Amino acid sequence: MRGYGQFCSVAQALEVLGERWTLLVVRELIEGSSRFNELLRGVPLMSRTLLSQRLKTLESCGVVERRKGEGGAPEYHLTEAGRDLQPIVSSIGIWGQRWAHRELTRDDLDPTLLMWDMQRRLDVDALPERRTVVQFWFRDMPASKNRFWLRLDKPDVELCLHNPGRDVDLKVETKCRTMVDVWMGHRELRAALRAREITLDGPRRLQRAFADWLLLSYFAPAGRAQAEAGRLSGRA
Amino acid sequence: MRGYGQFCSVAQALEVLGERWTLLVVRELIEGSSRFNELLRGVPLMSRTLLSQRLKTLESCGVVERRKGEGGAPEYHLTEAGRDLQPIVSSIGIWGQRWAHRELTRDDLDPTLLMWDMQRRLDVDALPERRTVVQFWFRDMPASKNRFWLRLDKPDVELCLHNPGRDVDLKVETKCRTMVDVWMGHRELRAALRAREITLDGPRRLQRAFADWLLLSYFAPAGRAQAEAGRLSGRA
DNA sequence: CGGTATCCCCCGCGATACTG
DNA sequence: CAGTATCGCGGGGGATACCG
Repeated sequence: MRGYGQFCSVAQALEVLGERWTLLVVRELIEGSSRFNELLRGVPLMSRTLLSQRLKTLESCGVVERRKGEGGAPEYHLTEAGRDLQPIVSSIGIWGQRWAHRELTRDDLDPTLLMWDMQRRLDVDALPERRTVVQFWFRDMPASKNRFWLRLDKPDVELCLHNPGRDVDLKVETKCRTMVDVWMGHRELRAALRAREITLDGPRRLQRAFADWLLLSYFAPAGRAQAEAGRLSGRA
Repeated sequence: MRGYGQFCSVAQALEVLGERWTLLVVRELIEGSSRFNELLRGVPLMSRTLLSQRLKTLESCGVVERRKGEGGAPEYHLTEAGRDLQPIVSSIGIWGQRWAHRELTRDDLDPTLLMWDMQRRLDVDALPERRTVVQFWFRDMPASKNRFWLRLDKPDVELCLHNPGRDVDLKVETKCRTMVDVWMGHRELRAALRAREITLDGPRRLQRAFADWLLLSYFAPAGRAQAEAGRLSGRA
């Protein structure tokens, strides 16, 4: 992008970070994605061409390092400069929780993205000991993308878009909107379970464990604080 | 701008803040500008049309409030949501000091912008008691924009682009690049004075006071820390 | 899988002129 | 001073095909 023609360090930083998508790519890297297609799944509306460009720019700016991983597959990792962006991305997210929380439209409620996010935020230690398949069913989504499966095989987690062909151990049924609200910390998971807006079907043991291994978004604590403040001030 | 199609609060926030120029306008508001033309002076490469658009967007997002000031002149002020952006802008600037400090090109060294920034970061209490005119002369700039005058009339400060027609009390001669380095905290003001890369001409009293009332950029402390670290690690 | 190359369209933005 | 209206362009980025 053409720069800002300013010596101010905010402007200098924004010449690197300010372009469309860039900070979301950084967010994905912070969250632990490192392969090209992994990154792409985290920003599904971004074209591969554009992701490629942005990664190149970030590399030349010293924010990202491209290196060969195991098997020679390319991987992208944050440099020290990139890791230093973590508090910035984090505070932007917290600000967004508080002030940019517009009503989510249908377009924002992408269940695939939600599942992708969830899949990498599981408490592996709290997972069931045995191989387990959990099915999610989002009633408010078109049939083409309303069913997902998590194959939990400690410590591995795999997200499947089609039935993995094993018996399902636990079924989770809810609306995508509800699950997103919970994920973002705007609703309590246990409250939604009690209200039966999220229903579980399977052995009691797996039902009870569910709320333990399903971690929420990094921003859920801020969302909860926000919801709480709203309730106290009567805006809830 | 078209959004990101994500429920993530970072994406939501960036839909509001992520467009080109937006955070620089917020920076100007944080620094205390409130009139349309004041804001424009802080982002000289932005067109009035675009500034107008951005202000409207920020207003509709609840970051900026437009109201009538004294005399009915419109003023723009940050709302609480806008003020909450201060730590974000600040940490972006500090990151930029550390990691995005590319070599400044001629285009980045706008002396008018530098003077505009300086003029609103003076320690009014430390100013001389009497009305004083300080002239700046940047040897490395074309004649059309290498002289500026500050009219200091406690507690008022006025930046003049043409000789205000009073005798000059103190003359400051240097290069714009040097002054920017000092302003950003990459060089010590007193060191630059000692090295006679900034020279003063005028009464001893005014010369001595100069370094007291000339505050530096908010990011100068971070710049100094950075320069110090570089020196210690031998990269100075 | 992990990208590049190419074409093409659209809209973000600057320039200019005008208004209250 | 504080903007709005209008027009026209350039390049950012999407779509598609291709490659190692």
